[in-house]
Amino acid sequence: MGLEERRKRERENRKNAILKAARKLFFEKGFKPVTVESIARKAELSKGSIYLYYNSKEEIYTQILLSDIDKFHDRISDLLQNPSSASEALMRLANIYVDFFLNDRELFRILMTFMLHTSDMNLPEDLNDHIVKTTNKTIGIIEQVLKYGVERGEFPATLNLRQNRNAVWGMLNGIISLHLFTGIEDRRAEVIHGTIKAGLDIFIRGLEISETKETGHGIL
Amino acid sequence: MGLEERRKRERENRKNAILKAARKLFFEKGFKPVTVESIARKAELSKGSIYLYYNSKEEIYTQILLSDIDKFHDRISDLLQNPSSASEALMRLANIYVDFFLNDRELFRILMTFMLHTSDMNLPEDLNDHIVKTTNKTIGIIEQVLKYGVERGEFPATLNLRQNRNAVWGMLNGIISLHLFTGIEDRRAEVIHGTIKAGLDIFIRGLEISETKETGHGIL
DNA sequence: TGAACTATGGTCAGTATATGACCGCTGGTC
DNA sequence: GACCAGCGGTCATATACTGACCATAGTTCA
Repeated sequence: MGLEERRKRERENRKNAILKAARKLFFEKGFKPVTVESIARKAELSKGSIYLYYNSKEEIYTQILLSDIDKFHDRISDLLQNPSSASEALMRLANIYVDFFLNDRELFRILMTFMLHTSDMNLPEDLNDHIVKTTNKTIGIIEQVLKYGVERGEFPATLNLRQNRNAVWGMLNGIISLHLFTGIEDRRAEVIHGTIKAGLDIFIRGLEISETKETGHGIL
Repeated sequence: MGLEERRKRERENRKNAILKAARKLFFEKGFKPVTVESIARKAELSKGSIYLYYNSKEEIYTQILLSDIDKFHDRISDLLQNPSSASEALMRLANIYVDFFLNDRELFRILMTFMLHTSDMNLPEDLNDHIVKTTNKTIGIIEQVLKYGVERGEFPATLNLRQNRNAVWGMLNGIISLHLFTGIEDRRAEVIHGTIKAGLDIFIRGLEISETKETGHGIL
C-alpha cells in the first residue's frame, strides 16, 4: 500500500521483465549471440536501463540459470512423497529431468561441460555451488529411490546402490545429450521421453534378471 | 512492443490508477472533503506526482464524472435493440438509471442541481456539454419507448408523448432523490429498485386506465 | 602482418519522472 | 482582526531512464 513499497514492487517487476525477455533470447540462441541491446528491446527498455538492474550480461544469464536450477530442485524435492513403486518414481524423475533441459538446452550444455571438467569452467561462484548442490541432490534422490525399491522387494536385496545410481544418472545424461546435441529442432519432447522410458525399462529389467540369477551387483 | 509505446502505456496506467483511487474517495465523501494528498496516498504516489498527470483536483473529478456519464450513455444506447414490451424497456431504463446513481451519488447531486439552475453552476464546459447531451438523449429514449408502446398497442394511441415522457423523467429523478438524499447508508439497492418499479407500475396502469376511459392524454 | 573496419559490452551526460517541504490562500476561532 | 489549521498547488531535489559514446576484441583485406 505504501509509496516505498510501490517503487520496490515496480523495480522487481522490471527486473523480472528483463529476465523474461533475456530468458527467451538465451534459450533461442545461447549466450554469445544475444546482445544486451536485443534484451533491452525485447524488454521495451534502453540498453542503459538494463545496467540499472543488472551489472553485466553474465549476471542476467547466471540469474536465469539459477532460477531454472531452483525450479528443478523444487520439483524433484517432493518426488519421494508417495511413490507407488520405485520404477515409477525413477520414471517421474527422468521426465522432470528431461523437461527441465527441454526448457533450457543451454543449461544442459553447461552442465555436461561442467561434469567433464569442473575446474576450468570459470563459472560464477554461486552458479557453481548451485550446480554442485543440485547435482548431488539429484544423484542422492536416485539412490534413495533404488533403496526404496530394494526395501519393498522391487529390486534385488544385493543391489549395489552406488553403482546403479551412477548407471541411471549416466544413462539419463547420455540419452538427453544424444537428443539435444544432435538437433533440438526435429526432436519432439515425446520422442525424448520415449527413449528415456525405453532406457529405464531396460535398466529395470536388467535388475530383475540379475535377481533371478543371483548376480545382482548392478549393471556397471 | 516499442519503447515509446511502453512509456505511453505506463503513463496511461498511472493515470487510471489515480482515477481509480480518486473515484473511490470522491464517491465516499464528495468533492470537498477529499484531499489531493489522500488521492496520492491511495494511488501510492506523492502529491506532486498527481500534478504530473492532472492539472487540478477539479480536473480529476471532472474526468471521473465524464467517464461515468459515458458509461451510462453506452448502456442506454442499446436499450431499444430488442425490447419485449414498452413497459419492460421503461423498467430496464429505470434500473440502469438507478444503478448509475447508486454508483455515483455525487454525480446525481450535481445533476439535480444542474436541472434546477443551469446557468450558475460554473461547471467545466465539457462536463456541462456532456450532461446536457446525455440528459437529452435519455429523455429522447423515454419518448421513443413510449412511442414504441403506442405503435404496438400497449399504450393508448392518443398518448401525449412529450407530457408523459416528462412525467416518467420527473418521477425517476424524484424517487431517486428521495432515497439518495435521505441517507444512502440504510437504503439497499433493492429498496430503491422496488420503489421505482412500484412508481412505474402506477404510471403504466394509469395509461391503461386512461385508454379504457378514452381520456388518454397523459397523467400530467 | 598490421591497418582499417565492425560489432558489442559497458559508461555517462542529459532528460523525464517522482518526491515532499514549502508557499499562499481561505475559512474558522477567540 | 490577529492567529491558526488545513489544503491546493509549486518547485528544488532525487531517482529512473535514455542513447550517443568509449574501449576492445575479433575480422577483413592489402
